[in-house]
Amino acid sequence: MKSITVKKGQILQRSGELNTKAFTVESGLLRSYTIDHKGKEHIYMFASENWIIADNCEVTVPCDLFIDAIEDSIIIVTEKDVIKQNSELKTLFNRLAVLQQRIIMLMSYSAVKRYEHFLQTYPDIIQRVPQKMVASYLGITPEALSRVRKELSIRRV
Amino acid sequence: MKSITVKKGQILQRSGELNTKAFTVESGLLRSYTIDHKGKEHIYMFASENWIIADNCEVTVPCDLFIDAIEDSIIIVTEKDVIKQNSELKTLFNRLAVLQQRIIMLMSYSAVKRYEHFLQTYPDIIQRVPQKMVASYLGITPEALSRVRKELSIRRV
DNA sequence: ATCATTTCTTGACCTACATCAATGCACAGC
DNA sequence: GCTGTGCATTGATGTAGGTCAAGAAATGAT
Repeated sequence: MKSITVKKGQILQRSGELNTKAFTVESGLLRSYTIDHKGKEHIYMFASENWIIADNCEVTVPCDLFIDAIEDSIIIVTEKDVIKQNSELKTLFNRLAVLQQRIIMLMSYSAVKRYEHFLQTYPDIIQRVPQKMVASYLGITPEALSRVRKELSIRRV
Repeated sequence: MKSITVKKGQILQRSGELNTKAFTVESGLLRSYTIDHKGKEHIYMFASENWIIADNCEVTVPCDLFIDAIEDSIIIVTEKDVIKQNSELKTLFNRLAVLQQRIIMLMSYSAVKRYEHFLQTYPDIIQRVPQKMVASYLGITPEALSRVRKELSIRRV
């Protein structure tokens, strides 16, 4: 059980790195966040005493989140691969990864980008549900989605 | 292993009900969604073949989500309380519940309501982080949060 | 095939929040 | 005690996406 102390402002994990750690806060306060294409930060999560904070991404894939200390903190570092052993845990972890993606998108992507991402991620679902439900999933109105699609089809010509 | 068939449009679970079931899609397509104060639907999740869909709320608490069938479907119904036995699973489930809440809020609440919810849910965090980080968590700008707070303080007089 | 219902599109207009810029404020470092 | 640097506030203006309404197109029921 390895515990480390970190100073306010210290970065524990960077977006784009491969990462296999999870951080449990013993004292202090951490945050995880993304930085969008304009350089703006979007906080995904705060973690104070007894919270676990980690990027829910696949261990083999560069992660999306930065994690840093908002206060001087004492942190227990563990390996995320404990999860791998249990298939139920694994399923839940995948689900967390999906939700994480979704939250980041709702906070930082435009309607157009959210739709493009949906197209790529769920090409099958698109065929099977009315457009207004896709809109509802993306957090926009059917009218707005109609205009997004129009714009994309024009761009593509 | 109980499996049921449902017709397109059939509702499996209603918001406000106590609920202890999870639904695994054998064939067909389900969705979960909320209905906001204006009567507008916000889809939280689609579930096609082999996906599990459920409200991630506490078993003892009325759930937030409706679940219904978008296509005629065959569904395996299981009890959610399998989870209770394993404390790791339980932790993850709580986390899912938090993320679910967050997604619903980002899709359907105004900045004011999101802030009020944050105040209630994380009163301690508010004391410990600069306002601009709260804004970043809520998905709005620091300027917007400043105005939200101003409005609320005026209302309160 | 016909009619009813739901969905999609389009236009005109509106609003919540973003952006930009200026000013005031607080506290950390010297 | 100053002074710099980051944070909060406020005002002016911009804009993505919402709302409302009307018509077109698709889908379903008989």
